[in-house]
Amino acid sequence: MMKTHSEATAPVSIPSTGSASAGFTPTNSSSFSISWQSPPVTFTGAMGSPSNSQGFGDQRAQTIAVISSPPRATAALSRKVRGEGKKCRKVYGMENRDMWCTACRWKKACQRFTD
DNA sequence: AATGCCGGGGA
DNA sequence: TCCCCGGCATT
Repeated sequence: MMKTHSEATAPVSIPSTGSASAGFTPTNSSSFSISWQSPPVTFTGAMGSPSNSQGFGDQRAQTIAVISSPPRATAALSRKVRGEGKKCRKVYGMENRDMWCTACRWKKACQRFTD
C-alpha cells in the first residue's frame, strides 16, 4: 500500500536571501529576538532604510514592532501541555511526520529528545 | 483537544 | 523484523 506521504519539504530550509548564515548583523541597534520558536518562521517586517540623516528634533524610534504571529500570548505560560518534552511531534508537526525519529513515528518513547 | 507512550496488531 | 494504530495517561 502506498503511504500518503508528502515528500517534498527538505529538512534544511532557511529562507534567507544571499545566504550569509548570520545574515542579520548582530551589531544592530534593533536586536531581534527569535524566540517564538515555530517551524514556519514568518517574518513580516520592513527592514532596510539604513541612512536616516536629516535632523530630527525629537523623534522616538519606538520599538520596531516585528510581530509575526505569536499564538502564544502568555509567554510564561506558553507550555501547551505536558510542560516537559518538546519532541519530534511538537517540533516538526504531524505534517512532517516523515521527519520524526523512528520511535516517535511508531508512537514509542522518543529516542531523539529523550528528556 | 493534543501530546506522549505502552500494548497490541498487520505485512 | 519492520511498520503502525487503539487507547490510555496526562495536561
